[in-house]
Amino acid sequence: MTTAPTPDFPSLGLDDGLCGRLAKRDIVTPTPVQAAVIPLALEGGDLLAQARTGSGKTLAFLLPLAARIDAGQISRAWIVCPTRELAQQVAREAGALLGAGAAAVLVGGTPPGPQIRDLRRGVPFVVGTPGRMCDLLGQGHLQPDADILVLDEADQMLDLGFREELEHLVHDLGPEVARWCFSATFPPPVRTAINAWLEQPRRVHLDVDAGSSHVPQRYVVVDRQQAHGALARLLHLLDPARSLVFVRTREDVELAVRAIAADGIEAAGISGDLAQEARERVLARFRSGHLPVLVGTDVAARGIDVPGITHVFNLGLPMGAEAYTHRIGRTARAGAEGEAWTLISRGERTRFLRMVERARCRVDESPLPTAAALVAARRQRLGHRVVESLGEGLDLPAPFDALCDEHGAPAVLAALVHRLIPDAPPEPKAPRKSPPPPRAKGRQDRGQQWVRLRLGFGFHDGAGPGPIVALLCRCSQVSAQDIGRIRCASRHSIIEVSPPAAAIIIRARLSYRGRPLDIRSA
DNA sequence: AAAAAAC
Repeated sequence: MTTAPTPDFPSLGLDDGLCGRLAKRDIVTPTPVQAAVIPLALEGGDLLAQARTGSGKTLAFLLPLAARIDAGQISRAWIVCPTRELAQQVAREAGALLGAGAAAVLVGGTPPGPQIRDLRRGVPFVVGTPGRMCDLLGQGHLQPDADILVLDEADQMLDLGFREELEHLVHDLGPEVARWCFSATFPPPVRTAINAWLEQPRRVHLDVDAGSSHVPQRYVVVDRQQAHGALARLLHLLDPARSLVFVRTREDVELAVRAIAADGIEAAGISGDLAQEARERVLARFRSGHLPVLVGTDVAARGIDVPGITHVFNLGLPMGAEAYTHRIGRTARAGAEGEAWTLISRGERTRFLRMVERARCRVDESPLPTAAALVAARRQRLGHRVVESLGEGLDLPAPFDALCDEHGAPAVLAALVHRLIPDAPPEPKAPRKSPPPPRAKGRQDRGQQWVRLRLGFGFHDGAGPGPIVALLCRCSQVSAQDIGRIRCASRHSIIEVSPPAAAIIIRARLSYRGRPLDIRSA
């Protein structure tokens, strides 16, 4: 068996200028799909490429396009994507290769004026979603003059929901336009359509048999009513740096965000329900690392590249094997570490296992971690944090300094951590058969007497109640059940808590970063 | 049956 030498970009046929710009961004070694696609793409003709999620497909088509535009072989390429955010991401990448103004982004949800101006200026890359592209094409603002049409996530673009608009674009471009199809998945029915749609395409198939098995995958069988609680427990236990939670419907996004936030974890949602501006803001917050948990529909399932996602969760069964593959492919990208967890009910188990098999993946069943395991993990983490923040001096304030002299600092710290994170309540038995338990959404306010507390501080930027709940849970023996409605404002917030919790919170004299927090009854 | 995608 011979091993081919590891290629570099110049040896694939890319010009020096382009390779230099790549090297400046520390991109020097092509990924396997780039090494396979680039030489074929430089020759011309139709192209069909299938490779794993996170394996570098975007650059595999952008680089040869950029090279051929640089060389004057072609003047324009269109790239069509299934979501607006993906189109924007691809356009950013194109801009990084050919300069900031190289791409016009034609997507809905935003005024068309600037997009039309970009087109008048004349851009080598037109990146967009089908609706707005057809719109501008019909109005005469977009000229059907592309030499190459790229379908990113091609199996979805050629599926029912997009097919019609796509055919419209292709019709106007004419039969001579080259067609390039890229995706990690090509399910059999779509494959037939694509074979008919492409003319003697050059084909690249990589790692197809391995599916997305490079992502460690587990699933947990949990009662439907307890799914939100189970997810929150996993989030607390696994303590992900950044995680992406997938749900089926737009409505589920809101429910899951509220349930997670009520458990003291900051989370926000993204779905087609949001205004485009809000969608982009949430995604930007997630990208920048300011938002630890993003909950989304399948709008976030394909193509989105956010480095540093350590965990993907599926809350309930995904729509199909392709959805599963693309969702879990948001983690463990470009050689990074990451794992996927799927929470399903007992009745969904068989369908899930069939789906995973169709996706050519391997999953292991995992029991739901016990509350005791969760408490142990949190105590350990808090212990580390306390030791870290106190440093070598262990400069504890009174009365702990005296206690340390008497018992030793480690014992005092252990006792403190133990007090801050109380023992877990006993595990609830199997759910009652009748009457049916109330739906696990939000809190039950009925019959509960709340005390209103005025907090002399607030959280803005749409962060929601998560940080406040987290702060209270962390700093006192108050659980999420003790906390009712929370109204956040940038200057001060009002929270409702149970009477015993109110007493604890006021007595605790909480502080944040060394500054006492102003908390009084309202 | 859901989500995405144009006003």
